[in-house]
Parts: sequence; structure tokens; C-alpha cells
Amino acid sequence: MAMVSIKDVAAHAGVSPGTVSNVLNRPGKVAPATRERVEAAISELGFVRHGSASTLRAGHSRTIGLSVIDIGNPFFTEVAAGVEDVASELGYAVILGNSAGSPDKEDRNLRVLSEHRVRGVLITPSGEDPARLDRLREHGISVVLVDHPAHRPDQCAVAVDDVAGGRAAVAHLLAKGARSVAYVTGPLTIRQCMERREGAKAAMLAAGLDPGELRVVEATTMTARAGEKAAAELTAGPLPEAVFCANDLLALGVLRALLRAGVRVPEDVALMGYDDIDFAAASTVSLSSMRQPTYQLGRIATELLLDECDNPETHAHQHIMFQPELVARESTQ
Amino acid sequence: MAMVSIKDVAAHAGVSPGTVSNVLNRPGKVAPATRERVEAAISELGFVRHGSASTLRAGHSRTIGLSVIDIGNPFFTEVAAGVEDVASELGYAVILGNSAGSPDKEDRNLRVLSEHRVRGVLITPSGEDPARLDRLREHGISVVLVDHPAHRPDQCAVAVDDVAGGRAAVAHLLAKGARSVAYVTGPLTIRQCMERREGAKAAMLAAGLDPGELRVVEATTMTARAGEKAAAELTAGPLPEAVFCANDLLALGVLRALLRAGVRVPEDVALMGYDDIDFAAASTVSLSSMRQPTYQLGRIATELLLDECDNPETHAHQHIMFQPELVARESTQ
DNA sequence: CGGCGGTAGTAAAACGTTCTATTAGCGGAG
DNA sequence: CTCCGCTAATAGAACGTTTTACTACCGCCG
Repeated sequence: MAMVSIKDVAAHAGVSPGTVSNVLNRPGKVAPATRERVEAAISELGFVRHGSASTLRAGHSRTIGLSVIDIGNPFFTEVAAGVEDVASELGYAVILGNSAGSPDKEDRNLRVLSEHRVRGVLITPSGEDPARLDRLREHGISVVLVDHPAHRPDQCAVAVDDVAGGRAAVAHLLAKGARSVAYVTGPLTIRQCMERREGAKAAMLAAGLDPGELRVVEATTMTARAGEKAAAELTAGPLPEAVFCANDLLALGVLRALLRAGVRVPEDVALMGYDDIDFAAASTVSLSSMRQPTYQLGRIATELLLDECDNPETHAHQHIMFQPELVARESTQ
Repeated sequence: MAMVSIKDVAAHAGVSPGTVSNVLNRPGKVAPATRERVEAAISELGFVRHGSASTLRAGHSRTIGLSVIDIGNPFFTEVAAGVEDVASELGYAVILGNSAGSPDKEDRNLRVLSEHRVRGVLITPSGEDPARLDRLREHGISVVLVDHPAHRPDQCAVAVDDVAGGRAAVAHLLAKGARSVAYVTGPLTIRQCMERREGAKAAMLAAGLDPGELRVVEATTMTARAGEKAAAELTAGPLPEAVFCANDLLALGVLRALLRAGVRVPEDVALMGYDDIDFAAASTVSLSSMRQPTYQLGRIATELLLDECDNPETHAHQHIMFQPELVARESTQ
């Protein structure tokens, strides 16, 4: 347990601790000869800077927090990959928090992030309570919303138009001839689920149908397992001609259950997912879906956050809204 | 940017900073009346403890590092979910590092983790260089290997028997009547890929075949896209009767490419994956695979790590080796 | 009534950095 | 030869906690 400090390095190189600090942080400020001496001492002693001490004194860390709703969902995994890539390029560490849809857990995670004095937080909020995020801001922690429109003007946000997505999805189903549509969704407290439903209704209205006819099946989570359960509910009554699912995991579950029940897709029921995760194209019946620029979402959000942190005076807050893209496959032929 | 410190709380509650610290860390040591007063002050001022200061003084943090090879792979995502669950239950934060198979990136990540003075590190090493991990240990950072056997006795490790897995997979293919087998793998520098190949050869030997006949196609990454490319190489020559893939992502890619090339699975070629990710069961032709206790891998590794950190004197190092389980589906009917 | 043991709380020193003055050294302009 | 300006390096305070040693107080026993 050899804890080598900056002092040891200084002694070994015959300089003062301040000089070592300068070598570490502003190498330009120190004469080449001494710099080399210090660098030699550093590698010789195996010194590694104590991040906490540095954070304490400097007042800020090189760490950001990422809070997502479900790390098991490939959508968020891909977002996380984008975040991690940018962060790592710029020398930031990422602390991962998985809220699993529970606001309590999200709160706990945000508390941990506050204690770590992260530079900023990327979050896909699971509820609609901006107060907690405002509290972070009051503590000087920048917040960028991911896959969620901004709560307020002086804040960055990167989102995808979910109303448009829901509308395009259901419009596509209706164009294929379906007259009755079911919407299999996660908890309607989740904004994405709610807005995709609004879009779905708008599409029905535009097609001259009664939006009230949209049959909504609400699952408690957005997983394949939950999709299977939801499908059971569908097959219990008269089958709709089309099913729109709030994400691909639900859709894959619904697909599996329908096929097992002897329902043909798309002949008996047309099926649409959302997110266009990699596996949508590879499933039993390849799945039509709404593609979102997932990896880009993570990258851009992180770039905005780090710009806000590193250049607070020149930073301009941005609200970015992507448009989702329809990908038609077998499940809606 | 109201930075409330323990001193402010102390002043507000009319006590000394030391007492506030006691309320935070050993509430039993302080009289109920004062404790309440302090707690009131804490919530009134919105105080949140400065983790770095605490880490600096106490000498250790409540943070662990997790370094995986590919966060985009559902296998690792599920491991991460297990890790996150246990860590969060015990009040630890998790710093995520994605090595993307590059030892350089892994090194960078480990350096970041060292700087953060994490309590311990969970790692699926991408190479076979134990030296870097030993360096961590010298700095007092515990290391637990995940999905990898132990490098040394005084270390915990949680692994799955990859040789046995490879053997079982290929034995299954041979039992279904295949005589020629191809192995589509990621880089053979990855231990898992190598050992599964050894298992595959052992199975051929046991069946009276020449292990040298195993046709090995080495992809540069272990993704579906890489699988598609590898399949192109397969379809170029005479088709093998069976293909064993080092993981399910490769297998899904191979499957997609084979079907597109008009090759029937399993009639023309039997196909096996590895990991049994959720999507294996849902794919076009449902995929036979080797199931591993993935979530448990993450959970148990984290429990071992935190036990090692929190009870260093009573902790007994463990090498846990799980056995994978064959799951037969359509692709090997 | 003096001393003893226990509890509740305090003061002050650490932890390893960064940062702000400050000094030392030196070349060149006046 | 003095003074200015500049670079290179230093000393020492500060960041917000935790911890150790200490004091103050109270009740109780002898």
C-alpha cells in the first residue's frame, strides 16, 4: 500500500510540491529540464494523483453522472456508449446510475452524484418533477436532459419528437389497412409513453377514426417479459388488426406471445415497435420500428454538457429535437 | 451556487463541526436533542456532504469501478445490472469503464479509477497482462475478476467454465449429425474465445474427429456486424454442416447473413451461439446457445468485492467457477 | 467534599492537492 | 550600476471533512 504523494515526488526530484502540481496541470509553465526531472520521479515512484484532494481544492471534478431509466434496454446502452466515448475522449469519468423506473432510486442516485460533486449530470428523468433537478443546478451542477425536452430555457436538452413518432407509427399501420389499433405501453407516467400515445391518437383522428377507440394496454415495465404479459391481455379479447408498442422490447415480447398463441404476424396482426434496436431487424418476424439517433443522443448531450462546464461564459443553451424515422419491415408488410 | 459546508450547519445548529460529523457518521454518539437540532439544520440549509473531502480525510471512498469489454453487449449489460443493484443497495457508486477491447482504453480507464481512489475494481480483463492489475493492488485497491479465472490465489474471481461450454456446444452440434464444424470467434487474444475453441476441439476429438479440421474464422470484434462479415467468408467456400459462434451477437449476424444468402438454418447449417442473451430466443430462427448466470456473475462479484473491502480481516478469497448450460432451440433442431 | 467514571461536546490537526503571493535570479535599458 | 521586467520556482494558506485528544459537566461513592 505505497501511497505516493506529490510531496514524495517533489522530494525525489528536488523541487517543491507546487512545481510538481504545475508539471501536472500547466506543463508549459515549467522549465523543460525540471519538467523532465519531475516526470522521471513521477514514473519512478508510480505516483498517481489523488483525485479527491484535487477536487476538494480545485472545487470541481472531472466526473459526470449519467442517470438512465433502464440500463438493460439497448436503447439506453447505446446512449451510454455515446456518452462514454465523448467523456473518455475528454478525460472525464462517468458515474452510472440506473433508476429502474423508480423515482426513489433516481433520488438516491442523484444524491450520490451530488456528494461526488460531479461536474454535471446527464439524465433521462423517469418522472416529471423538475424540482430535484433544479436543486442540482443550485449546487452548481449542470444538467442536460437526454431523450427529454427541456424543463426550462436556461438548460440544454436533447430529445426526439415522440408525438411525431407515435403519429408516424400508427399512420403507417393505418396505411397498411388496419382499422383497429392497440397501444401496448409502459407506465403512462413516463413521458415518452404518454407522448407516443398522443401521436397515435392524432394519427387516428387524421385518418377519420375515433381516437377513443385506441385500445391502451399499460404494462408496468418496458421489457420483453412485460410485453408477453400484455399480449395475453390482447389475445383474451377480440384481436386488434394492429399493435403499436412503446418500445421494441415490449414488441418483441408481444411478438413472441402472439406467435405462440398461433396468431400470424403480420397477416392477422400488424406489429410496430419503437427505438429500432439492433435486434429488431433480427427477430423471428423482423420488426418495423421507429429509428432514433440513439448513439448521437448520448454523444451530443455529453458534448453540450462538457461545453457548458468548460466554457460557461460562451456556452449557449440548446434545445435539440430530432425527428424519428420509420423503418418498415416484415411485421407490417 | 450555495455551497453549504459542515461549518455552516454547525453554526446554524449552534454546535461544533465535529458534532455535525458525528451526527452524519455515528448518530448514536450524540444526544437525541442535539441530533435533532443538527438534522433540522441540515435539511433546512440543504447541506450535502462533500464526498471528496470525506474521501481525502478518511482515506477511502464509497465508489467501485467496473471495467467491461463491450457495454453494447447484452451479456455485459446484464452483468452491469447485477453490479449496480448490489452496489446501490450498499450505498456504493459505480464508475463505468468501457474498454471496447482496446488495452489502451482499458489502461486509461484503470488510471481514472486509481485517481478516484475507488475502493475496488471489478474487471473483465481484455488481455492477459496481470501486471497492471497487480499495480492496482499495490495501491490498496481490491480487484475482483469477472468472467475470468483468478490470476493469483490471493484474489477473488467469478468465472464460467468456457472450455466445458465450448465442448458442450460442439458436442451438441455433432450429436445432431454434423461432421464438419466452423468456429466463428472474436479475437483469439480474448481468453473466452480461445477457451471455447479448445472446448470445441476437445468435443471433436471425443467424437473421433480430427480437431485440426475445425475451421476457425476470426472476426475483429464480437458484434452482429462482424458476424455478418464472417458469414460471407463461410459462404465463399464449401459450407460446413454446423457453425459454432463465440457469442450470440456473432451468431445473430451469421444467421442474418446465411438466411440472406439463401442458406437454410438448421436444415443446411446448424447454428449455435453463446451467452443466451434475451434476444437469442426471439430471433428469426430461435438460437441455440450456452446460458451463463450473467446477472449472478455481476451480483456475486460485487458482493465478494465489497466483503473484501469492508471486512478485510475475515474475508476469504474465493474462486468461483460456474458451469454453463445448453439451451437447444430451432437453430439446432 | 474530593475524586472517579462516564457522557456530550469541542478544538485543532491532519488528509493531498491547488493557488496566490512572494522571492530569487538574470538580462537589458537607462 | 541601478532599476525594471520577466521567468522559474517556492512557501504557505486553503478546500471540507474526519479524527484524536481534550475539557466540561454531572452523578455517585467513599
